[in-house]
This record gives sequence, structure tokens and C-alpha cells, in this order.
Amino acid sequence: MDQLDSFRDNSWDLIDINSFIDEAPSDFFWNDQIQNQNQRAVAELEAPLSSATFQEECIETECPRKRGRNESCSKQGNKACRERLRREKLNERFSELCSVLEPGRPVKTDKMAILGDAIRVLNELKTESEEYKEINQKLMEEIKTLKAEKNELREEKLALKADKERMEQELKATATPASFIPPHPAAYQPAVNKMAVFPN
Amino acid sequence: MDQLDSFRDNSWDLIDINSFIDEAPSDFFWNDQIQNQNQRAVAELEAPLSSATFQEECIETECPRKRGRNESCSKQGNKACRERLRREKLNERFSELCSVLEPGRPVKTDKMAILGDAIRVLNELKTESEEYKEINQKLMEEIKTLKAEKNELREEKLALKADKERMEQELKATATPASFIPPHPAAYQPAVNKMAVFPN
DNA sequence: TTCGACACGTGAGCC
DNA sequence: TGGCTCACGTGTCGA
Repeated sequence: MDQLDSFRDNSWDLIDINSFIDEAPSDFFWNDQIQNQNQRAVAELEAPLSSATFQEECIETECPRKRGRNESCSKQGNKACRERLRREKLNERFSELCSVLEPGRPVKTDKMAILGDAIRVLNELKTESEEYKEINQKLMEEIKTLKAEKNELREEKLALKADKERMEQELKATATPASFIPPHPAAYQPAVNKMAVFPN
Repeated sequence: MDQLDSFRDNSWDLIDINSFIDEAPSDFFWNDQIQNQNQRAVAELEAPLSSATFQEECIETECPRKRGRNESCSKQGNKACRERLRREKLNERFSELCSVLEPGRPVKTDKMAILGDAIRVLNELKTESEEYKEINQKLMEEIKTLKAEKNELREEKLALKADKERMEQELKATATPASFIPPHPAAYQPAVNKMAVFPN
């Protein structure tokens, strides 16, 4: 505000200059430049050396008519441009981080919020991953137990099957010889059982 | 961007200004304070109001040492101080993010690297979590299958057991004289009941 | 008007 | 020595 006013106070000479050299009167963006120029003017006034270098870079980058943003002054050697490039790269990282954070379209631009979200999401994902890992552990243990039980059952089943087959053979064998004499009457009860189980 | 370009566009007049006022004898003490003072001088020249506040601040903080940091000028209302506070807060976020990123002690200070790491770790955790989730799914399916198989085995085992026991009874029964022929199955039922109730 | 968020150019300091 | 990262103060813009 104050600066702006003061800029206006001192901007007249620049306006004059612009009216001379600038064939693009539709350029309304010289506020900063003017301010910067003023600062630089003073800096140069007091530091001729730095002013010289600044002069150089201004000359070398030239940018006679370059209203369009981009890397018009990507010319190396210019510290300000390099710094701006660095800032742009940083902002790209921010955007990238933001897009990774939430694939939802609208990309935030608030750096503070992006960092905060990143911290939050990072912690959430960490705990989530950890929880899944624990669940996995338990599931695998359960699988292990189930497999063991299954094996046990299978063995028992095989054993029973073997017993059954053996007994089937035994039954066949005992059914034929007429000379066979049972040792004790109680042993005949099963026959009754069989009758009951397979009445038909 | 535009400002910069336009700034360059108009930079020559500054050079001219320099050529006017420059000639400055090579003073070798152009340290920051002087620079700041110069800038402030210009600011004041252009903005008497803000310059007053700024002066105050400078007096109160003194600022003999440029990067003397800390909150010496925590004076509210000062834009520069607020901006610095904002920067500090942002840096805190960066540190926090970094510590979340790698609990390993050494905290990085490279913002670009921190953001890059954040993006990387975020993606890694995402895929990791996703993988765990898939594995969980498969493990649960496997458990389901195993349980089904186990149940099947148990049923088969029970059936075999029943068969076996039946056959055991049968064997005992067949041990009786081959000439024995039961007159009627129903007559033997009580005996079966007795057997069932007192199997031993 | 004021305040927050950014971009800017620049000096400091570190390899 | 130059190129970098950062801190700084400031201008701008939108709410």
C-alpha cells in the first residue's frame, strides 16, 4: 500500500520511459519492475560492482519483448532466473505431491495444507499398512493351524479307511467258512446292529 | 514472470540512472545492513509511512547483524515479520514431514529432497498397503477353502468311523455259528438299543 | 483497510 | 570458484 503509493509517486519517470521505448502500452505489469528497479537503482548506486553484473545480465538476457511467462529468460548466468527456475521446480514437486495425495482432480495450491495433508496421509498409510501386516500374520497362522488340523483329519481318515477295508476283508473272510465257531455269543450282537442300520 | 520480463524491458533506464549517480567510489563495505539500509532508504523515500514503522522496527531490533535471526522483531503489524513467521511455520512442517518420512535421526533440510522423498514414500506405502490388502483377500479365501475342506474331511471321517464301528459289530456278529439265522429283525432291536446304550 | 499466501530478486553460506 | 539452497524483505492479489 504505502509502497504502492510511493511507487506511484515515483513511477512517472518510468512511465515516461515506457512511453518512449515500449511499443506495448497494454502492459500493465510494471509495478514490480518499477519497484525492483528502484531498489536496484539504489543498490547500484551504492554498489557499483554488483550493479555492473546486473547490467550485464540484463543485457545478456535482453528479452526485448517477452510478455509471455515461460523460460524466455532461461538464459543461464542470471541468478534471478535460476532462482525462479528453482522455485518453479519446487512448486512442481508440490503439485506432484498434491496429486499423489489425492487423485481427486482439484489440485491444492496451499503449501502449508499440502504439507499437512502429506504428513497426515503418510501416517494413515503407515498405520494402515501395519494393520494389514498384522492381519496377514494372523491369517497365515490360522492357515497354518487349519492345514495342520486338515492333515490330522486326513491321517485319521486314512487310518479309519484302512481299518474299514481291513475289516471288510475280515468280514468277507468270516462269512465263508462253515467250520468257523464264534468264541462267545455276545459277539453276535453286531449282526443285529447291522440289521438295524441296514434294514433294507 | 511478466513482471520480470517487463522489468528487464525497462531496466536500461536504471542503468542510465546508475550512469548518472554511479561513479561511486569503490567502497568495500557493502554488507547487507548497508544494502538493507539502502533499500529502506528507498522505501522511505517512496513510502514515508511504512518507512516510519520500518525505522521503528529497525531501531528496536537494531539489526546490526543481518541474519541475526530470532524473534527480535516479533513486533506485530510488521509485514516482514509476519512473512518470516509464515516461513518458519512452513519450515516446521517440512521438518515434521521429514521426521515422519524417516524416523532415522538425521533430519534433512533439502526441501526438494524432502518433497521428492515424500512422493516416493507415499507411492511405496500406497502400493504396499494395496499388496497387503490383496494378500489378505487371498489368505481369507484360502482360509475359507481350508475350512470347507476340513469340514468335508471331518464328515468323511465321521462316516468312516460309523462304518468302522458298524463293521466291528458286524464282525462280532459274524463270529456266531453260520447256521444261525435270525427269525425277524424287529426282535433284535432291543438288543441293539442295549448295545447302543452300553457299548462297552 | 488489512491480512494471508505467493512470487520475486537478492545476499549469505556451503560445497 | 561457481552453482546450489536458503532466508530475507517486499510487491501483488484475493478475501
